[in-house]
Amino acid sequence: MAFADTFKALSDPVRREILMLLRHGRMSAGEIGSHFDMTGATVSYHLNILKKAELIYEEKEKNYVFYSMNASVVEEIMLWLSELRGGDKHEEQKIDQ
Amino acid sequence: MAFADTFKALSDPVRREILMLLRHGRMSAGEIGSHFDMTGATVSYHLNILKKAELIYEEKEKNYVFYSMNASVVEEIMLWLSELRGGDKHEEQKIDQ
DNA sequence: CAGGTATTTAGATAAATTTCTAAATACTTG
DNA sequence: CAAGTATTTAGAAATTTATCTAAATACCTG
Repeated sequence: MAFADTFKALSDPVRREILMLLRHGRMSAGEIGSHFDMTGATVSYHLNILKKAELIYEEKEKNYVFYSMNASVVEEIMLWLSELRGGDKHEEQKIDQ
Repeated sequence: MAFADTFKALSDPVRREILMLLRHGRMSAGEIGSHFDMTGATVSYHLNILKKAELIYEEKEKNYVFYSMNASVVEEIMLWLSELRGGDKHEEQKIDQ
């Protein structure tokens, strides 16, 4: 999916919290949901947005779906922000003063 | 304004493009608007969102309003993304393999 | 296969977002 | 001060987003 979808996906606090939950490893849809005060259907909706943005991926096992973070897309966003902040990403370290 | 507003502000393509325009220096509201196919009122709406997110600031001069980027808030977002990607921001450089 | 658990899909609704037009501000300059 | 230029504000409309309930899938296990 497109770059723009990644930003859109990151714009919601629930989705950012989901990513934070996945920081240290995969988690089933149900376990992710148990961290929020909303229905499983709504959590599934958010997971789908993160998945389409390729910020997470899923692995089906038994009757569970496990989700994991995809760090490489996070890198892309950081790259865009680097460009914004300082111009070229290969720029020399900027010395203050 | 809050951190969450920054992500929200970055989620719109028009606003990201405005930031890119401001990368190399300030620009008046009118000049920013001339880069888009939308009314000045709509551009003003987007500028306001960026301003509330503290991604830009304004300087009024004569009957112009000049906008500039605020790089420090971009840094904050990058920090959040670093945490997401790798855990602690002071983590050692990760060696592949 | 029947019943149970986990998750997603569909459809509806409320709220938020983006955009426009028209009007209002604000400042400048003759 | 009057007229002009630049920008913002207000109000309305269209679209998108986030959420719920209910139903559908999917898979597992006795």
